[in-house]
Amino acid sequence: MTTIHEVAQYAQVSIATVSRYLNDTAGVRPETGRRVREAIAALDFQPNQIGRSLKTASTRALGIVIPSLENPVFAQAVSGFDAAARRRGYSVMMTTSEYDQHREIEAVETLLRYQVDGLALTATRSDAPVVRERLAANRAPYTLIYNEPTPDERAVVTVDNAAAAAVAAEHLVELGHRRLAMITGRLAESDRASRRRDGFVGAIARLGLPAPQVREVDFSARDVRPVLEQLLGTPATRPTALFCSNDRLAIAVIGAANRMGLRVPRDISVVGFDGIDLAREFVPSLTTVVQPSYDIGYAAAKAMLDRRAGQDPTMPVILPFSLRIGESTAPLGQDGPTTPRPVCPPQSNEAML
Amino acid sequence: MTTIHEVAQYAQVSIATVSRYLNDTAGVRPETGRRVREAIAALDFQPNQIGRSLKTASTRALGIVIPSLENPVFAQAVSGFDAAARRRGYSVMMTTSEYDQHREIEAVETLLRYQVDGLALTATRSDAPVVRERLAANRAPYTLIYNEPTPDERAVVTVDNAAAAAVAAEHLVELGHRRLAMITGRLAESDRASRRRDGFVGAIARLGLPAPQVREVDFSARDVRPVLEQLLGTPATRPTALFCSNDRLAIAVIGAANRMGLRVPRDISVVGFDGIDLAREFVPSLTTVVQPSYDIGYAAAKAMLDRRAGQDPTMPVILPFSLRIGESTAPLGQDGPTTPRPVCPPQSNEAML
DNA sequence: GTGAAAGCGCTAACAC
DNA sequence: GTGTTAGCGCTTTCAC
Repeated sequence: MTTIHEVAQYAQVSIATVSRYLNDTAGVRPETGRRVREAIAALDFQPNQIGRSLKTASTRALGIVIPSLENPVFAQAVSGFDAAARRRGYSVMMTTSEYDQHREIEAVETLLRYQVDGLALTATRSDAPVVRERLAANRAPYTLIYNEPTPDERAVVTVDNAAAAAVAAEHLVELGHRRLAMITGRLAESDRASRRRDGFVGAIARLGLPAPQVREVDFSARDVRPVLEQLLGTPATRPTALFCSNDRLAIAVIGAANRMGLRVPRDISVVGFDGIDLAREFVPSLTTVVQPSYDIGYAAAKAMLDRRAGQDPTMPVILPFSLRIGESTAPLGQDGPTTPRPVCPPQSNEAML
Repeated sequence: MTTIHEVAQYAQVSIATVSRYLNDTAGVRPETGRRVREAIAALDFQPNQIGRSLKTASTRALGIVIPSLENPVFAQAVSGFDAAARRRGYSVMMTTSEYDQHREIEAVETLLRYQVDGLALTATRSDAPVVRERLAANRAPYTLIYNEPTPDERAVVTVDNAAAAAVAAEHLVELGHRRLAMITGRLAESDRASRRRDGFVGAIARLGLPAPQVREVDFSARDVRPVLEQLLGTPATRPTALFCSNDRLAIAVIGAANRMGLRVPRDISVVGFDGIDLAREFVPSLTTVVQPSYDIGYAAAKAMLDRRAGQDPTMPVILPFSLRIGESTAPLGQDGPTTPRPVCPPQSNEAML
């Protein structure tokens, strides 16, 4: 590896001058600059960021810990995070926690050992104290993403999950549905899911309708069919519309319904949550609450970088969601759009709230 | 930040002893070890990886550059890469090139500046010399992932794209289709797509059938409808089956077909490439050539880490693909599985080749 | 078994 | 405008 020392030697200057040239601090005489430039080119020199980091106590790297990359929601968030970091000349270290609390702590500690200048994290539950202590004790700014803001927590970028779930409920009720139900991932493992449940149940109560049944399924459940059969088993209490705590679940539910001989939305309406891209292309296209995942990642990186620059005090950032109306919901007793479907792009259905 | 120095002071030992304790090199007397352990706990000390890296010339970090995280294929590869790295105590730095050659080079240079101990990259085209030079000039091992092996390139983890595309062609022909076509992303921007085209066209030629039409679409094409209309416009030459160079495209194509009033597979069969998870849940579920994306990422990290350990010389790693038969393909003139669909899990249709 | 000291590659005072 | 030098946090000889 070529070092700054060799460059200095080749260019017949001191290493300080090379450093000044590289960082554009203090004036380097044009002629000297040229010699340094030639030396760098000749030796194919790239400054060692490790040496630089040790001295400056800044790695110009940001860390991000998410539950999983297999969920497009988080992949998109990382995408936005990377874009925002890159824009300001930062790099990103990333790892996944696999929805495991131990792994989550371990991941945070690892990234902190690498001296990242900021750290974004989707905690299993934002009220779990362990991780937050680790984070708070550290010099680096951190931001919780997707997590529910807690009263004492000011560093968080998310959407209002309760309000968003309420909108899903209202949409279904407007379509005439009265018996609703929710299928959700494990509530204990996700404060987001809990809040969505609360918002959904609360909205239905406010509308004076009977409380919805809520069914938890394992997050990785490949087969939601048993849950669905149980839910739809009793004709008297059979729901006519389902709210799913995320899009993957909603898609799995529609698939299972199909295999059970049910048609969506004719026999049952389904609403998802997340707004993943592919859900648009589904048949039927999914009605879903869209959260701006790319923006969440982007805002998290931006917030931490701004904070470093000492701009303003930390505040929770609550990003807007929207309801994207697709073909998986229809008025009670109707079969939704007929085939062939409308030609208009589904985007135009998007309603900003 | 607490340093090793403070720990040493607190424990009344030298920093060398603390270092020995941390790295478990040389024997530290149990009693001394206890004091150090207490000091570490009391001060909440975490070793600074930057200092460590500078001294040892190893960051214990791996880098990965992929075109985009929005494509589940690459997200899964990163997931596997992260898992393999983590297993051996390595961390990962990640960034995306957004299918841009300049950005690709920049990304590689950035990660190299961070002194990553290995670098995985999906190059736009593996035969583009620029990046490979950069990589070859460096001390760190690298691996191309997804890219087509070139004669002189030994560090690559991928599948046999040509053979895989041929299997797609054979599947369609077996079903009785004779007029085939392919819709692909920009060939100039992806050596994978080029190879798949070659494999598809070649297989059809070998089978003695008329050459398929091949249409390129922009990678980000939200609307493939015009292409589809053009392709299906002439009844005499109208293909009865389509091969798409990736699953997202295939899904978009099925969506567009639906909106045009066509039914898949009744009116036209569609085969994808990639094997993304959600494609299973689609209605109709997608017939697709599955590449083991997680394994590709995993193998890439593992290969570089093994190589560091000086095990064996670099060899191209060609991972097996498989054809997953879904509901989007059917015998010519038939409407595929009837509704309701079979109850058996789609996994059981998977044929290992 | 433990300590003293050199030095990894770089930046930033401080001299001149 | 440029050189000299100290030192960031750590590991690793080399002594003892």
